[in-house]
Amino acid sequence: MNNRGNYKTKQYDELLDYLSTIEGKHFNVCDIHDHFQSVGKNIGTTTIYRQLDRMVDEGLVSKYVLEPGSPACFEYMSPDKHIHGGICFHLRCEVCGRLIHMQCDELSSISTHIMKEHGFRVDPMRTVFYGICQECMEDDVEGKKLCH
Amino acid sequence: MNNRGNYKTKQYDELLDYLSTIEGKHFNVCDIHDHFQSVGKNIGTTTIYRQLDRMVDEGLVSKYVLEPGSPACFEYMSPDKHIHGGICFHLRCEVCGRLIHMQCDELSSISTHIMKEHGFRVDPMRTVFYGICQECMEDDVEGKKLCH
DNA sequence: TTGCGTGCAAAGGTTTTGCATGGCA
DNA sequence: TGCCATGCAAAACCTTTGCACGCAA
Repeated sequence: MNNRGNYKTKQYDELLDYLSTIEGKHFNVCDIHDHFQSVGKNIGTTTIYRQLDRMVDEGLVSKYVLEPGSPACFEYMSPDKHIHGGICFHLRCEVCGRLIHMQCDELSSISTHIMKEHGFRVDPMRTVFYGICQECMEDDVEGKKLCH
Repeated sequence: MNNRGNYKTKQYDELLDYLSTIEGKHFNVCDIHDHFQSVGKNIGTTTIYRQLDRMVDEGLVSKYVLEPGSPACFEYMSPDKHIHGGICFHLRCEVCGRLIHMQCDELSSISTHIMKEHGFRVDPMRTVFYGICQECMEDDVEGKKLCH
């Protein structure tokens, strides 16, 4: 890797500045574009796609593809938290569509188990558990979709 | 649910017949379409999309969205295995792109933990762990992408 | 006969690519 | 100056929708 020609452009700086203000929140390309429009700045969506891809490579940003046709979901995490923070997975509720953080030490044992027993190195930043959240389970009165 | 007007059509039967011959394997809509073309039968892709959606609802088929722009990945599992088989998650190698089965009793404790501690009911049929498989780790000599 | 399923064509939406221009080093 | 980044327009791609026709019940 080692900086294979990554210029430090105005757009990169402004994007990173903004992302640091919404750390841990979920967003898509359109959200970013709208934000800069609303403050009178324009950054082309192509550039946003390319810069986010670059940040995904650098490990600053996580990218989640939740369903076909809908835009990819991103999340920024600062380098500090990377080192000090514990493992964080995500939960995606298939009923209400929310993407939920799940930070839990016990879950690091999952990664360890899968590494030792299945020879696979899990990347928690990209992994999403699909299912149904508590509120949607409680809302559900007819039992539809919950037990198949 | 309960059969909300689901006719038993020729296309449905032929699709299910074929799926039972590739149980446990991964495929996309294009694969199915190509298969029927190659045996002289035509099933419109629209129909394949709709029938697969139906089977996902019925729990016969799992659907995985692996990355934006690329087609969704499906897998058929017969109803018998559903009942007797243990929990099966999937691993997706981000280097070689393979989708790997991971059947393991210990993993059911993951679901239990997330249910009890996080109030979230995980659906293993839709959940994919992203990471790097053993072969790709061994192939990797430069260390790129493996430790960020 | 009623109503759903089918399949073609077209639309919808996200993401990628081509290319001329502009900015960083 | 050289090379990469930018951003507009257009393409590429998967998936969904509209609609007339056909088939299952």
